[in-house]
Amino acid sequence: MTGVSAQPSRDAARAEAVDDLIDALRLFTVESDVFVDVFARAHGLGRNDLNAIMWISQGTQSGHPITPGELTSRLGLGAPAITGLVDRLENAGHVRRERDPHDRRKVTIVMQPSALQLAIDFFVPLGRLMHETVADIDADDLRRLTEVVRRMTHAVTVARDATDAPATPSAEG
Amino acid sequence: MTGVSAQPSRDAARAEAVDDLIDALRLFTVESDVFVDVFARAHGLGRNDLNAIMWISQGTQSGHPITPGELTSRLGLGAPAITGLVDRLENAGHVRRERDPHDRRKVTIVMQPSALQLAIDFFVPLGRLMHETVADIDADDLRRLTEVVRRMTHAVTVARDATDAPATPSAEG
DNA sequence: GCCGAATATTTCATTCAGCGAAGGATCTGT
DNA sequence: ACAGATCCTTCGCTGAATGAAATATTCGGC
Repeated sequence: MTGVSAQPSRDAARAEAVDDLIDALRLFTVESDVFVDVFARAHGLGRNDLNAIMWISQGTQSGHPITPGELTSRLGLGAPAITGLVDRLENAGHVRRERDPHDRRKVTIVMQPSALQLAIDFFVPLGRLMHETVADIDADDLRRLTEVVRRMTHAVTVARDATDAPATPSAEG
Repeated sequence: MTGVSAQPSRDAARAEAVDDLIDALRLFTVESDVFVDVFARAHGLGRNDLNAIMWISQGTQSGHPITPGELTSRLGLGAPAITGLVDRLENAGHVRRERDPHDRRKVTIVMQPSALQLAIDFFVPLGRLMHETVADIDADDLRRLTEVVRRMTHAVTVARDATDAPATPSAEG
């Protein structure tokens, strides 16, 4: 299937390099997950609450405020969980609900300053550490890595969709 | 720390490259987190249960079986949560408790075949997708990128420890 | 060899996030 | 205006994680 079978050791070496990269990314994900949890807990929030703030922040700053329904698919939770989540954030003063004037069924979630501050507190120290960590890496290498990570992210979403709906080849609609 | 201040645009470009990389890694983490949750739920487990299986798998295969106490720090949960977690996995037949003969206070957690199968089901399809995704990337590039990801992981753990224990200046030697 | 401190895991009662089912409000098509 | 679909919320419940206390085992002093 490889097309060229005259270089087995080279293929094997590349496969091992890919496996190492996958393992490194997996470890990064696990450690990041723990970090998010620790940070969220230190600020009286849950893991999903903090991730929700990230999405809400991105939505607000891009001029396209997010709705509970979108959060539902972003976080992979059920609708009632999102209601409770937004209740918690609103109760803590981090966000505010607003009715969409065009579609009064929909609710837009707008960030409050404290949520922005929370996002800053989360990102800035970690970002500084990361910048220092790769200070000696060539910029082109960094760009190549970014591209690879984006592709890997795409692979994850594909695998997730395949797991989420494994037995719906063409119907379901 | 830059030493050279005569190339501001080059520094700015590199900083932007780093920021892009950080953003890509963040998105990768978020999507991976959702994927883990979806996969775990599809197999009747929770997020932490699956992550625990990963650590237990690694411990068992490295000939150094993990203990509940180690899982406590690996997953960032409390000790009682680990007891319940191992209870669930043991009840589902995925792991088995064994007392450490040298230190009979300790309990070692050993994998059962079903847990190995679960880990395989999780990794193999995703791994195949990822291998295909980076099929056109040079092996040397991949190795350099892996090193960067490992450093980033280290940065995350440092940031986590700083958040976890922000007021212990002289302790941990 | 025995007693008390320290370590590792478990049990107990409680809290809280998330799910499924049902409900209320609003938009769309006719 | 009415029926159906869509979006969000409320209600009752399951289950995972927590802090405090209990149990079992090892280590140090005498």
